[in-house]
Amino acid sequence: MYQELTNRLREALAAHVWEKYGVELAIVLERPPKIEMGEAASPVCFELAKRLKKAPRQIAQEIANSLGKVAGIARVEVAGSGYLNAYFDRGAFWESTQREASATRQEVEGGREKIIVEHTSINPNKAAHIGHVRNAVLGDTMVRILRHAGHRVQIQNYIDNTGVQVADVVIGFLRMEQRTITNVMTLAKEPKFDYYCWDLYAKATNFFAEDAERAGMLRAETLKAIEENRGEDAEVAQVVADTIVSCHLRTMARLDIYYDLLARESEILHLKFWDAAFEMLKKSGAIHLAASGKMAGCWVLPWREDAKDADEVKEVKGKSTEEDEENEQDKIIVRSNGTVTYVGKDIAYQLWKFGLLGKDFHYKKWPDVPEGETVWATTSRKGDPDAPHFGEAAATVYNVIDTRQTYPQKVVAEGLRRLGHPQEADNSIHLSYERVTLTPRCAAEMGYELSPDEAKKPYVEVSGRKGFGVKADDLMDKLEAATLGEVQQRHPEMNEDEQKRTAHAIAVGALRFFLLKFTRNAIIAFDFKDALSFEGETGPYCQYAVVRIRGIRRKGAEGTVTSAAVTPEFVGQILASAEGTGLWELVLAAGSLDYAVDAAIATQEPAFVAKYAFQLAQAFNLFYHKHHILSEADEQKRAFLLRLTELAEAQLVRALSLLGIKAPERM
RNA sequence: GCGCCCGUAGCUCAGUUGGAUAGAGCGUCUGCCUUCUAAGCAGAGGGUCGGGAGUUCGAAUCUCCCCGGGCGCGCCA
Repeated sequence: MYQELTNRLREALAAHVWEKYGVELAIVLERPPKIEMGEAASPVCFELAKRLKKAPRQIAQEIANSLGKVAGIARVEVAGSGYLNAYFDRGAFWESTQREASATRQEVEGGREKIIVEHTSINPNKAAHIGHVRNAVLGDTMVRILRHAGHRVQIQNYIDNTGVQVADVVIGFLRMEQRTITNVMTLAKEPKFDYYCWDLYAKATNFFAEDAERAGMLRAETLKAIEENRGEDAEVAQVVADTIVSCHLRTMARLDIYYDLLARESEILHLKFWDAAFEMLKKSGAIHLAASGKMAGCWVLPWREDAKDADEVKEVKGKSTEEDEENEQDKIIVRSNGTVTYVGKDIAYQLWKFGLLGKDFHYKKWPDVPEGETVWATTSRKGDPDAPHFGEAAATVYNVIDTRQTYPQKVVAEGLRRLGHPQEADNSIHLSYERVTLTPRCAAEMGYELSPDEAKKPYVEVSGRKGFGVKADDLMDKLEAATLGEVQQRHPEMNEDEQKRTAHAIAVGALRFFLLKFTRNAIIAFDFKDALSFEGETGPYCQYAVVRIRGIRRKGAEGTVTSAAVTPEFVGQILASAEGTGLWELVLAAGSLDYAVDAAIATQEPAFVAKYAFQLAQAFNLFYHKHHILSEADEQKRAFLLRLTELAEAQLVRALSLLGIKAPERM
């Protein structure tokens, strides 16, 4: 509601300023530092003062006098040296926030356009670790926020089942451990196959380090066999990749993360997606064959870091045709041996997402999924006719990938641009985020020996290759054990199943909130102590506020049900009173969810919603300690306080659900 | 070498497009449970916003220089 109302105010001010002074201005609105100064303020008169050569305070006074009525705004006052402070109509805000909170879903302009969010995309050769979880939680939360805002979103998880990482584990099984296919298949049926591969992958890395030449040959051989889907190597690769994908699905399901489609590299190869993209790139002149220099024989995408406007691009093009001038930044798309690089394949995949490739996958259901879930996967064989139309063009694509891939992601977008799709290039959003590392103490706890250099640094890098990192399932186990102990102690009356479900919800809340409270480009130095903390700015703190509300509601329902009507007049009156300011602050917080959601989408920063949930929980706790609701003597006031807690509950539960966090009944 | 990111309280981090007295959590210290759950609340203490110059009525935020740290720049993915 806050966002809706301030948007209205913004428009009214802009129109008024245009009408009165003939000046077109984007109106800046901010939140005043104190509630006594109103709920929204604009410093626009300072800007106007410059243009009109008048004192800002005088302009502010003129505007305040002549602005007229804006729906939902009680009055506008001049403050300080020329601020315009707007005071909301508190009763009206209460009413409309109530309506908003009970509405199911918003309709939004352009909401029917398809949005793709690709996230998780873990190499299917080992167990998921904490870094992968940050990716998945960010992507999943962005999906929830977009859907809440009325957008149609499809979730894709890219599976590189034919890459070197899988090849390395295949080599581990077949060459190092000398296993047969049957043997690997049996092993794959056992629990924690992903853990087994985690260790094997680390061993393979060491094995390769012993002899670089042997490693190169083995890898090339195995990779080629996998790509061509030929022989034992390919069969084992498929068993490994498929089994581990299912492990990842189970791990992510523990965190309430699900997918619509698993898009697999093998199909991109077998259905010749790259060949189609290659033709388009050649025909359009987006890439060219380098005739000389160290990239001779390669197909190259020319690149200038700052080639943003058309002139510069033209200039680069002109130069490269008259002379095959070499640019260090140019990106090789096809190697001189004719094989395509990862960026090339990614361009093909991105073209498909936007419906620009002229090809589509076939689809089948993924066989091994967590209970109650349906996940589709690409296939090159005959597909299921009931499959959703995944090939439908997306209007916007979010790729959740860590920040180290900023440059290749830019190249992919540039590829689209050069193919004549500037719109799609602009709508290719790299939702980047920084890495999750470990604090040196945490690394030491895990038995990792720190070098003197590492011990001095604030964090230690995790490495899947080395098998060093906190596995997602281990972390969840630890969290659930810690929360279960606490729940058992506090609620011996609960049956075991309920205790477990409660502990699980709190564990998910703790972990997801922990990963979401940081903005995307903050490096998270992970530590069990922080992640296992349930106090302060945490998920459980927010959940606890909901639990308190539910306790009040339970008890309220048992006792004398108040039938007193809460009239708008009464609410307006009490909120306007001196003691009503504290209540008003909770109403305002409850009504500001749309503001947080808008900011999260505009900046692609889910942390805004996490911040919001925490602030609302805080506002409720403050209210909770000031007012004893059920013992309030005035019946109408008691009824109002109850309605207010219900409003806070609805908005907090909704905010938490956007973060993928459920609030338990008791905790 | 070139490019990108970061530097805010003891620690970890917020601080939309430049706006009023720079915020939160943790930690420290002091209080508050026979009341709707203390996974809570109140209070205290804690800052040259890395440094300097500039733009502006106004800078943590924009520009330039410097210092310190990270990442990327591969015919790997």
